[in-house]
Amino acid sequence: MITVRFAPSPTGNLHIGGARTALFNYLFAKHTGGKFILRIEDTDKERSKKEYEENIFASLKWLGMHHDELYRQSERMHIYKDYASKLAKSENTYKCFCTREELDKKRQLFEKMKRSYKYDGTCRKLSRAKGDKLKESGKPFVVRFKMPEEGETIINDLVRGKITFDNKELDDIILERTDGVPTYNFCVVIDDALMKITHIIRGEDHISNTPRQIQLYKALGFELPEFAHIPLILGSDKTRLSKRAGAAAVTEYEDDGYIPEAVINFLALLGCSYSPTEEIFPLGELIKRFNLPHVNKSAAIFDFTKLDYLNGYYIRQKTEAEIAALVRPFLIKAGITPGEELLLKVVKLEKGRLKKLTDILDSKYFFKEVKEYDTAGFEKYFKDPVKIALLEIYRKEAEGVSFEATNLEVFTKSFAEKNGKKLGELVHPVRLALTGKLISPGLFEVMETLGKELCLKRLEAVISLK
RNA sequence: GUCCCUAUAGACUAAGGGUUAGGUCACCACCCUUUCAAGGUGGCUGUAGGGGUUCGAAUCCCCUUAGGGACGCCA
Repeated sequence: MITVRFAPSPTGNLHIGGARTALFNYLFAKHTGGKFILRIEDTDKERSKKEYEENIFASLKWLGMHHDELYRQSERMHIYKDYASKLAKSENTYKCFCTREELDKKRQLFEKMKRSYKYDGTCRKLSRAKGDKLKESGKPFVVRFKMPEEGETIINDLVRGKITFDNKELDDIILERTDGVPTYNFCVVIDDALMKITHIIRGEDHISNTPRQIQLYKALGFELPEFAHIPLILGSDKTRLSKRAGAAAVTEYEDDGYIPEAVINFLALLGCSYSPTEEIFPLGELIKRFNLPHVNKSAAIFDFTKLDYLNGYYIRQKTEAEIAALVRPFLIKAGITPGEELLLKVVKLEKGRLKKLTDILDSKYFFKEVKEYDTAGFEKYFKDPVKIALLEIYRKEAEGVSFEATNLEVFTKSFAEKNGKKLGELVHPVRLALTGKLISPGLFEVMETLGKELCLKRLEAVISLK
C-alpha cells in the first residue's frame, strides 16, 4: 500500500510552503488510494509548542486535508533509543566529546579559510576504551554516525532523476544530543521505515539530508523508500519565501479573506500541471489528475494576483447563502452585525465583485451611515450648486416612485431625458450620495436594497450641504 | 567557500528531437454597460547566453551566466 507522510515540526504556524508539501503528499496518497500520515516532529523541546501543533491541525482541517494516522515523535522516544543501541552495538556510531564551543571554533576557522566545514572526526579516532573512560568521568557527549568515507550515495529521485553525492562530503551526523534526545535525521529514518512510508515527498531543501539518511537506512538494515523532492516556492522577489512575499501562515490567509478552495487550487498549480489547457481544479479533480511525473523541477514564484483571481472565481461558484455565511464574520469583526435578510440582498449584489471575503467591507454603506464622500467625487459632483439643484428635483420626484430596480431605472432614464442630461450625470452623483463612493454595484439595485427611506435621507444630506 | 539543484513571456505552466512554441493569470484594445467587477472577442510579450551532436534542438551533451537549496546538539 502506498503510504506517505507530512512531517511538520511544531515550531511555528503552518505556512503556505508547508501546506503545499502536505497537499502534494495528500494528492498522491488519495490518487493512489494510499495512506496519508501526519507526523509531528517535536524532538526539539525548546522550540516545539502545543499552540503551533494546534495551528497545524487547524490549518490542515481548514484546507480539507484529513490524515489517516497521527504520530508524535515525542511519544516515540523509547523506539529511537532501541535503535540507537542497536547501532552502537554494530559499531556504526561513536561518542563525540567535542563541545559546542570547540565545534564553533572549528567552524569559524573553516570559514576564515574559505573552506567548507565538515566535522573533522576527532572523536571518531578515539579508541573505545578512551571513550568509555571519558564517559565515566562524566564528560557530556553526543552520539555520531560513522558515515562511509569512500564511494558515493545515489538518490533516484522521482522528480529529478539521479542525484549523486560523494560520500566524502557527508559528515558524521549527530544522532543523539547531549541530553540523549535523538535528532531529526535519526528519527525520520526510523519513523519512515517503521511506518512503512513508501514515498517520501518533501521540499527540495531536504535533498542534502537524503544521502545521510540513505546511509542510515543501510546501517539499520531498512528497505529504502522512494524519494521525490518537490521544488520550493519563492517569494515575488525570487528569493526564499518571506513573510512579505507570501509566506504567511495558512490561518493568515483565512483571516485575509481567502477561501480554502482557492488556496488549494493555487498551491497545486505551483510546480505541477494537471492539463495543458486548464487550471481550475477543485480538490477532487486534483486528486484524480495528480501524478509525480507531472511535478516539475524548478522553483515557482508565489503570485498573489493569481491567488486573488482563483479566490474570486471560487467565491462566485458558491450560493448566496454560503457567501453570506462566509462573509458575516468579517463584517462582525468590523463592528457590523448584519440582519440576515439585508445581508443576503447585499451578497446578491456583491457576489460577482468579491475577490476576497474582506472586500465585503467595501459595502459598509448598506449597514452604516455614509459619513464621508470620495474626495475626487465630492469635488466633481457636490461643489456645483446647479448639480445639487438637479439632485434636489430628482429627490423630490423619487418620493413618488416605487423602489424596485427596474422601475427606478425607467424613472431615472426618463428623468434624465426630461432634464436634458445624460444618464451618467445623474447616476454618478446619486451613487456618491448613497454610498459615498464612485464605485458600487448597479445603482438601481443598490437603491432597491437600501430602500426608499434611506435613499431619500442620504440624498437630503447632500442637498443640505448647499 | 564547498556540495547539490534549477533555467520556456511580468507570473504559473504545456510541448521531452520535426507544432505558426499551446493554455491560464496579469496587461492592452474592443464589445456589453450607470461606475467597478464578471462575461465575450481580439492582441502584446517567451525557449538565459555561447558552443557542440543531428538532415532537424526549447527538448540531448558541454561551458558560461543567473537564481535557489544545504553545509546546526533546527526540522
